[in-house]
Amino acid sequence: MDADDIRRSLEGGGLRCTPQRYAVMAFLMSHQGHPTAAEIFEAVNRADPRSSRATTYNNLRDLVRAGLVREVAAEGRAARFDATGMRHHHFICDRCGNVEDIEWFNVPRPASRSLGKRVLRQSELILRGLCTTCAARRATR
Amino acid sequence: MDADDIRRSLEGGGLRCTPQRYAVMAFLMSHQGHPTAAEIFEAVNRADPRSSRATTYNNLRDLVRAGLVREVAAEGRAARFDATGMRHHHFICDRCGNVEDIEWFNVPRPASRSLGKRVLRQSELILRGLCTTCAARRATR
DNA sequence: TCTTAAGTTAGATATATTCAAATCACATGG
DNA sequence: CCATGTGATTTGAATATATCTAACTTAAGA
Repeated sequence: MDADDIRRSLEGGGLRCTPQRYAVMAFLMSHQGHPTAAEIFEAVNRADPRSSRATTYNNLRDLVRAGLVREVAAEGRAARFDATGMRHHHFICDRCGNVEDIEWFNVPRPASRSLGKRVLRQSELILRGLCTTCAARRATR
Repeated sequence: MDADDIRRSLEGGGLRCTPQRYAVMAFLMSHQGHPTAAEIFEAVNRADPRSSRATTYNNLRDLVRAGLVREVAAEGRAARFDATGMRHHHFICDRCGNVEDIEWFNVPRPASRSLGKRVLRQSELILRGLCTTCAARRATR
């Protein structure tokens, strides 16, 4: 994951390697977790070539379209992104909204009949319910 | 799904049966699809007892917390809700952002070790890739 | 009926995303 | 080499979405 790797991934995805786009990609490749667009914007702009909020959104959209970054599902309100290969599922608490990682296990593919001509790239399980804290609180009332 | 059913579900969830809350619940129980908060607000207010935007949001949050309604994952930007039992998975196109339903099939439960004391209520698979239209467009370029 | 915690409201504010116009990078022809 | 056309990229401003505040109202049990 050095500079040339990033440049090559971008070009492989049909995207120019601009300073703003490079910065977004570099940030995502070097961070665990699921930063929101706002967090990425802020982190990237702590470094030098200041980029606008809109550019950050545009670049995230382009990176997702190119398949270089994945948008992770439904973490509260704001979209969240991830470029590290680390797979996991997500547990979302109905009560407090917190999102927690659940260790990866394989999930079955849908029948190819229901998939049709769609191209499947990723799948992820969203589990919903009560987190440990909220489950405890509920039990004591 | 008559009036008393709705009243009873609300009370079962520890929620008062107010006209505004009843209207939200009734709307969700009688509609397929995944309306956004804004759509629910509008639909409910086409009928009589006009309810404010804030109330709609409050009620949706309370209904989700009570487990009577589920918030479905990552359908574009705005949060979307569903109270009909109809289960399905979701396919989200990385390119155009469209969300499509995939017919339901069972997914495995996570190991109870990784679930810990969390209470699991629902699970849903999020599939990502290219929809039929975008896959075709990509192939011809 | 009375009490009161739960619920509702308009408006203000915060947060998230998109748009139209300006700018820039690159290829091509002079 | 430089001018020019073209499409990609960036940007500030506008829009869309969500939440909060603080005053007010109401459902439901005693």
